[in-house]
Amino acid sequence: MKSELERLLREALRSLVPHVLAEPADPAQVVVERARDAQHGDFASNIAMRLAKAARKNPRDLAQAIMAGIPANELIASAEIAGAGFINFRLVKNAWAAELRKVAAQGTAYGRSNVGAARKVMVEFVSANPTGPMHVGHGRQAAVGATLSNLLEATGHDVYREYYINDAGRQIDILAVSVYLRYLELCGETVTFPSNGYKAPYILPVAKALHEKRGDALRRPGADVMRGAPPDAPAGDKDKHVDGLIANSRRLLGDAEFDSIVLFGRDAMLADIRNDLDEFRVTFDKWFSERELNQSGAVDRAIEALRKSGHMYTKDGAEWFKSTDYGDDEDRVVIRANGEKTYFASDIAYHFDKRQRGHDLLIDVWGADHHGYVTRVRGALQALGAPGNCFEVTLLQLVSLFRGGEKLQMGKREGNFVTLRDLRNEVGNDACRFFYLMRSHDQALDFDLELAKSRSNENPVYYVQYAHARVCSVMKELGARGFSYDAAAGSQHLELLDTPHEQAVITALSKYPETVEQAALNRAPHAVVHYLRDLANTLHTYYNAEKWIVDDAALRNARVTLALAVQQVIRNGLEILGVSAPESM
RNA sequence: GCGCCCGUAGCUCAGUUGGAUAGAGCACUUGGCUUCGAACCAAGUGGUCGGGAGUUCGAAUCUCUCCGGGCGCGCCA
Repeated sequence: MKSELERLLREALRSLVPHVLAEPADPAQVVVERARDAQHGDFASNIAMRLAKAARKNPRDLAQAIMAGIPANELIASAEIAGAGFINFRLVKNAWAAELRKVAAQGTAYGRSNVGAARKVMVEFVSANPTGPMHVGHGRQAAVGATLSNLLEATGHDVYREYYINDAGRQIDILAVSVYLRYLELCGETVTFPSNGYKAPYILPVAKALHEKRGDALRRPGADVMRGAPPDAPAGDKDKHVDGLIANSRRLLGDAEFDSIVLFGRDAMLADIRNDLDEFRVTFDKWFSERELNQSGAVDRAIEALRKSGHMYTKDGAEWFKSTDYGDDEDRVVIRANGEKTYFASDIAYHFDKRQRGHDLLIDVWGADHHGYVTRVRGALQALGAPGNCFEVTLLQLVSLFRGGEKLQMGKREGNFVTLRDLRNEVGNDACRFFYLMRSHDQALDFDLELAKSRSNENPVYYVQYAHARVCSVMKELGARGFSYDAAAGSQHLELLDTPHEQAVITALSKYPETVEQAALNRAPHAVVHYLRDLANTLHTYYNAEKWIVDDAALRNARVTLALAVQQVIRNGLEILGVSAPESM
């Protein structure tokens, strides 16, 4: 409806241009917005004020002229000039009845659109290192990434969800060493655990499984090299200590056997992560392995392509990408002086690979602590010939956990952090996803466990679900009283829905499609949460103000049609959020 | 020091591609269940939109500056 009005205004303007404007007006100047309240009609436009200067007329006169130029239209009941020069439109009642029928007719498809024009979008999110369970920060990335994907899908994008597995590099070796040390302990060896190894309890069952699978086969003569810090590691140099242990392990076992432990550990961690995400209703089209990317030669090919682009140079024995050509603060190392490729090298290849797989738009969901990497990744893509705007990152600010007003402190390597699984078990998946999505992505999130857990009016997730359950309950009551709902009759008598409460509900309902569209466009899942809360509010208000089950059949059916439409929209909205819509609570 | 994010009611936050009287939840006060679920509703109290300057017919929104808080700034991943 909004776009229809904008088209009408644009037409009126076009016919007026020769008379009132010195130069053609920019169509973007035509803005139609929801009226702020019922007194201002249904929609308002500020077009006259925007163009007043160019037209050299005062806004109200210009508005008058524009209004006169609007062709007759069955949508508009009235238009009037108000305030400094707003044009306020009131729609015919019929316009809203049509919207209501649309909800009934389209069902789960209501609110979906095609504005994405089937553009191929890859959303990469979570991508938590497979070195341990996911924590509450990953939970936010999971909830936001999943909902963002749903929103893009609902607006007609061709969405591909991917999880990037960081299973190459040092950290995964540290995981393997950690598992191996625990394994050796099970074999009866005495070992020394490096301070930056993974000491948390979740390593133990993995080591145990390895021991069950392989017996003592990985216990090699000379295992005492896993005891004590290597001689070249000064006290306190934990990096050298753990690197020494990795080297010792490789020497003891051979590369192939060590790598088998790497994969064993990785797969165990990944199984846990995957199960966690499944339970959280977060799924992916692909789990993409960095290790496989390396082995395929894609990283070397990407680096070679970068060299050819002329944006690489050698300095201090290392090879650098000239990311300053693309707005970065400094250039970045791609190949270290010791010949090893950096993590950034994999990232370049990975994002290049995404493009080569045919994805036009790459959206990454990252923790805000990675914000410094955006520019260099985009720069590399540009150097490889991609447009800069094909890559965007939704940065999520920190999540802090509170319990009863007290902030919980967490550290990862020690394993005393609250896992996503703990959080879900404590507050439930619905409340969990809802809370994660309530805030704008650039707002730090204070997650209050007590509030999320509380089954009281303080908890906003139940407020929305309750509205849905309430309609279900009324439908049951309808049957209990011997009535049956006649959809056709309801649809025919929608003009009976003329109380202010009913008008408010219908108006709220009709905002759903534009809410979804804007939320997708702005990458703002939280907008859907706020919308649903408002919609639920109008329904609760209506429920308390009027009886729905009345003797008059026409009115009864019309009211139930309205209630069912709200129920449908709540269900559609909650589906996007990944929150259930219970029939009773 | 540099970069990014934030600062709006007592608390937690919407609103930020410039628009009319800045909104909601919680908390607090008062009222509403013999009739479809009170996990609900209604009414009320509560604001120098961090401070200042600028641009504009119009600024919470844009620009500059200052103050306060968070996160980054490795040939780690």
